[in-house]
Amino acid sequence: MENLSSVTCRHRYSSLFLHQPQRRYFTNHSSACCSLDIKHASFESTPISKSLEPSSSSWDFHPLKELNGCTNLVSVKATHARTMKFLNRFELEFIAKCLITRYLEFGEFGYASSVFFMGFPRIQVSWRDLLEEMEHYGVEKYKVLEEFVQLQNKGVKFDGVVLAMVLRICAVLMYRLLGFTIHGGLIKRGLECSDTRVVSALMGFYGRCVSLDFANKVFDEMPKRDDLVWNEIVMVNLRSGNWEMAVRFFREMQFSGPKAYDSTMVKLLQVCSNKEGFEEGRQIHGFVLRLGFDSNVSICNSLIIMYSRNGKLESSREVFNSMKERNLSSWNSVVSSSTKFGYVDDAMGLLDEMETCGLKPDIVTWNSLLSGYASKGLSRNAIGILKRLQIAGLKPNTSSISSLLQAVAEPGLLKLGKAIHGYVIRNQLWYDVYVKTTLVDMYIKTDCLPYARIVFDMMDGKNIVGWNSLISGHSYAGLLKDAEALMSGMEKEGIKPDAVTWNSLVFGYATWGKTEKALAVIGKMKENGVMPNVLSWTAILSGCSKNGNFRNALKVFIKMQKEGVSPNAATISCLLRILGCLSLLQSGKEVHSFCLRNNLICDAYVATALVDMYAKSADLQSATEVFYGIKNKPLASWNCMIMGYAMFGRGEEGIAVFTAMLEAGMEPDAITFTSVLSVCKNSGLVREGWKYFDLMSSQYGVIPTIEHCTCMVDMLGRSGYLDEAWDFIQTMPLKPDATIWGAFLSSCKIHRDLELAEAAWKRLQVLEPHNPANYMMMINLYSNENRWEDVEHIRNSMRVHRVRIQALWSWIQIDHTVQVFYAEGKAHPDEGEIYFELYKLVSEMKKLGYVPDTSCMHQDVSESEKEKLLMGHTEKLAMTYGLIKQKGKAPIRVVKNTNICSDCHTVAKYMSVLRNREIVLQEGARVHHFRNGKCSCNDSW
DNA sequence: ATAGGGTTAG
Repeated sequence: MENLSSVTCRHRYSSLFLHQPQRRYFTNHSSACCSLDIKHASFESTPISKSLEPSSSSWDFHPLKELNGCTNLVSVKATHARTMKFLNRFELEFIAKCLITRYLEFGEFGYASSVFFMGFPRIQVSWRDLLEEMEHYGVEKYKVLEEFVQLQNKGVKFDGVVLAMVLRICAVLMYRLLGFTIHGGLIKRGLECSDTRVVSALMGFYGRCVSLDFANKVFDEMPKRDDLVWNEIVMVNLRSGNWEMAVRFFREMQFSGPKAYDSTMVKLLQVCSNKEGFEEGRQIHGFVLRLGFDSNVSICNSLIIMYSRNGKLESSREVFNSMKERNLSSWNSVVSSSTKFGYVDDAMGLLDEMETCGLKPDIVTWNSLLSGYASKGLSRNAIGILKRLQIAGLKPNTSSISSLLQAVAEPGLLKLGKAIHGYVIRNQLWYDVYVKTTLVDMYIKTDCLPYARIVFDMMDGKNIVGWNSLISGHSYAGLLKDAEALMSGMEKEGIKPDAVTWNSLVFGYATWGKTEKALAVIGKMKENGVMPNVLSWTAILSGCSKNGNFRNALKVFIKMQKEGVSPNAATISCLLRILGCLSLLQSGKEVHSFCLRNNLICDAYVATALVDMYAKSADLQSATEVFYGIKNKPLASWNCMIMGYAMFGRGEEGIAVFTAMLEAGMEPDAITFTSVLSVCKNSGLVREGWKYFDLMSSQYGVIPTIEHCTCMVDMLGRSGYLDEAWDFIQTMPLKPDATIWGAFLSSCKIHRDLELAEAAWKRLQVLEPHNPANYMMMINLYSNENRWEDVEHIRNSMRVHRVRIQALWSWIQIDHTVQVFYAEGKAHPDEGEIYFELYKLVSEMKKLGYVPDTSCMHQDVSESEKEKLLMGHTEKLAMTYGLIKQKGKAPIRVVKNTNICSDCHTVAKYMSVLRNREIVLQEGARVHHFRNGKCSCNDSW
């Protein structure tokens, strides 16, 4: 055995040197010998080349053909030997490549690497190609270096160009010591500046393994610089991430004359794709056009990607459209940029175009489309793409699976998610870290926390993304203690929480109403050197708004701005919701103008939130204007618009919007029907209400929710069909909850039906014993009948349940301040002035026939006392204040936190006549618009 | 050239 191996070993090298004058190649190294002039090196200096005179037999020999035909190692070796006799410099590169490939195929790394080292100095072969070839056969770069060292130890002397190549490998593998040794040898032999290939390799090595400054110094000291050296110094700077310096060298190069390589341009554009480099990138685009590089496909592809990464979809499309020649990469780039911007439909169009051009989409194309659908949550379309790629004979890879898992990550699709998990296992895709983390996240998002945990525990090398998925899942579910525990577990494993970890916690605390805790997490972030970003603040804003903590939310928003964090579309959407809930129209308008200035108006969420804000702030005109300005109206914007008409009780218009929406091809969802039924409810359109309630499930497949039922009960009850409402409650498919009975009770209150009211009250005492509104309605009902004992009984019951009387307030925004009028407690500083004006108004009103309506007063006091209390209603004060303070013609807008009484309604009508002013009075989800003594609700509410 | 975790309206 030993014998054999030693034979093989000897054989390995001897056969390679068989017909070659090895000494000449490797020892006798004058700089002339290793100069760039290959023709001389390979022909004149070798005796064999003398025999390369065309002979009849040599013309019949086709080394490449023969090599490719070899079926065993012996024949490869034989051909190798024959090849050396018939060296033809034009074919040498290919022969060398082919030889290496064939040797590698037979596992003969030694032969292959020797060809590799031997072939190079004399041919313009791309060393990178060959290294890739070797890598393809599993030969690692370090083995190439090992071979090199072995050859060197045997006394082989390499010329500068081979050494340059080895230096490049040293740079990639960070073999600093070997690199230094090689450099030392080069200096000793005076080869340091012998060849620009040596110089550029040195720059590359120093740039990567020592410092960029050192590489730049080598460049500065280099006496002669050709294209190669210039391109190299740009590349070295690019690789080190100093793109500014790279651009500077690139500019200098333009003035000095050398020509940029395509690859340099491509890399330069790639690096300039980052935000900071974008301006430079644009200028390089100018160079590209001037230098005629725009005919180069790869460069144009890089331009497409650069524009796409910087949010310039149109420019990227322009580059694409201007290309005369396109390859698969070009199409893939433009498809990916379309999907990235959310235009998956456009991308699908491109796919068709691509196929008509005769280009077959590859896995990358399909994956781009998959990810486009996945990020939009369009699981069906994503699965459609999966089918198409499979029909095309392709197999989904880890990237496809990641996107698919993202697409099915919603509670209803757990089965699909599990099926994909099965596919992962069957096809051994578990090794991929993206697959693992998206699996964890899929189980989190399908509310399958235990599964997520199991999958996560199975992961080896748990990464921060997996941890964060778990933490966010627990946070989201309100399991904040578990989330905190997971975070400390993660820290124990040596992984530092990042902004995402923290934001998940901020979001969890904020969503579950713990604003203080959420703010504390923000503080903790800062302590740990992680800066809270716009998402952290938006999370708190969203939490506050979900919990009705609107005024706190505004404080948070101001704090955020003080900390120098500027809002994005999501923040603004949240803020608009808050402003809408507070009916702060003035502030809402300011935010609207902010959106216009900052180009946020195109965002679908922002536009919808604006419609919603205007509707909630009772400015239907502005809501309509924004709504009709939206180009591709999302479903939610239609829903908001319909809801806006519902609030104003403008039934016909609301239904017209709904009809227009259907005509526009939109599919109504559950919320659409809540809005439509609200329209019917608030406009007394009982017949239409029934119609849409039936159509909802029969034609549109929307299953009625408790909200829809509440609308129906409210609609029937308010319109006086109390018995029908009662029957509806008895027969409805869902269990009636407190909102149902509350709506019913409120109808009983309007129609003074004590018997049915008591029936509702019986249930509400169980279902909702802490809601003061129910108690107030009962007090109202009993006091109307003068049943003061019962009133006292209810009041007692409130004490027992520790239910406080609802705080009542109204407010009005004048300029930038909000004036709040409370029913109890702090009096308004201008109270005297307000009452003076109010009584003046009342005396004028009385001349026109106004009689105070004290029916809403539930106190057992004298009539004159009742009237006095009546005049103190907060909405009256707020309206009067508006009439005094608000200049101009704009309507007076007052918001009240609870229902208004009939007397205030009447007073508002008189006010609108006497002061010739429109008044908009908002009570929760309903708006009264008073003009010339009439109200938009036609007195039915 | 494609893939993973945190925020947004009704």
